[in-house]
Amino acid sequence: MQTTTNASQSVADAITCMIADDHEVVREGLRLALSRVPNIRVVGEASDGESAVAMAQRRRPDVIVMDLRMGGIDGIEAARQIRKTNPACRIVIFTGQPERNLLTRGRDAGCAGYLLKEAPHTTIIRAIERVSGGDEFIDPALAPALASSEREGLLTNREREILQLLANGMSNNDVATKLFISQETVKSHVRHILAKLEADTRTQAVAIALREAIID
Amino acid sequence: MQTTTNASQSVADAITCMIADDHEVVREGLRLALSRVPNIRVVGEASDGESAVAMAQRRRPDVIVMDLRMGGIDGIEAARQIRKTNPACRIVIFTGQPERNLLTRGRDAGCAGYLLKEAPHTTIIRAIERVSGGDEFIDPALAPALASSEREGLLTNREREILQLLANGMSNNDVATKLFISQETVKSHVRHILAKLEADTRTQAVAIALREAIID
DNA sequence: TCGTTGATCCCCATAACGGGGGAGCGTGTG
DNA sequence: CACACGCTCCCCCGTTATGGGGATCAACGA
Repeated sequence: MQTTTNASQSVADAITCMIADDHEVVREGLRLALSRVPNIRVVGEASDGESAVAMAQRRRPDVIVMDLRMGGIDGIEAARQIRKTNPACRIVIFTGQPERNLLTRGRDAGCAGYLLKEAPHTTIIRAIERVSGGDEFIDPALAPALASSEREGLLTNREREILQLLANGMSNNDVATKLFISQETVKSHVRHILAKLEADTRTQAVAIALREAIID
Repeated sequence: MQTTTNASQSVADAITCMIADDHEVVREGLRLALSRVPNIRVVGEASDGESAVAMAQRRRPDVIVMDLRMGGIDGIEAARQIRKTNPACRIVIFTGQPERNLLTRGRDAGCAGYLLKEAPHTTIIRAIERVSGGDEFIDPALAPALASSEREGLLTNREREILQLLANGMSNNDVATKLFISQETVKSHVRHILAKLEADTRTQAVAIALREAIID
């Protein structure tokens, strides 16, 4: 399965790997799985975004396996910060459920791999080896979610912003006041939103956007 | 930390424990954690609801640590089926994020404990020991979510039904036609929904209901 | 039995929404 | 430079939603 050596001890040119996940059992399971692979060496574990960033800068691992949901700054933001100071570091998103929103944000943050937590160990190990070699690795089960995320660019920023306000119970007039624009402008935006989301009412548009994680 | 023995081998009166989770790394991490506790013995692992039910009936563990989200039938339904044929079996819900809906359904299914995956090992072990002794155990971080789930009975069935239709883009008139009632009745229901959810608009009501999983 | 609650229906008013058209203005891209 | 696109604003119109005030009736439980 691995490409080098037969040793049981750490290898000089091993892939250094960091784990960032707020679930202790996940970290432990992952470390155990990786410890069986001779050419992968786990050099650190973090349980939240801040410490992941700090640790990554000190230990400069080749690869980080990173959960998206963590306390403090989330995995995406942590990835962004890490790649800003250390572009050579390859980050593998390790997520429980495929969520369009987070995945595309992960891609934008410069992540190299996408794994589901239900992935078998062999897949996880392969992903680490592949991204450390410069490739991307996308969990087969995750590919469709990434593909169908064209929804991301469907609405403009302004439209998303307005839709978010509608979801918070604001009327056209409320939105207009808040954004310092005319009510007519808001109505215009809303018409576009309805057309793009193929919704009959603003209420349905909000429901669609919430379900597809276009807004929160 | 544990109450009995100093042995490194399994103990005769050990708590038998089963793990049901679709994430291999979680199962592995959990098994590793529990293997360090002398009076807990892991007697099986399942990766989906069906096999969890089948395995529970064959091996009759004292305690099952069960993820809510699994392929096939989910953890709740698995718990229900297991407790139907084996009421002595104590089930600990083991979930990533606290979700009102699933937690209350878990309680209804007769589960005895509620853990977050980010719980430290000591908490997990304590939970297993406590529920095997007949107590309930609720992760402190989870208690507020369970308490605030009064939202469950807040809306009547009819109100929930109507709110669901609103989320699908129907107008008052559409709803009235579909449900064979007067539009005035729908308006009356909507007024009540807005009041109960403390929403200013139907759109906000739908957003709230979606976020709190009152509707889908 | 009486009170409560859910579901149904009705009246009124004002406010908000949905849909159609057009148009100007800045930005950025080919 | 021309063109597309996002954002802004305006007009028109009819429909729908919101927020009060009522009311009736059946079912359920104290």
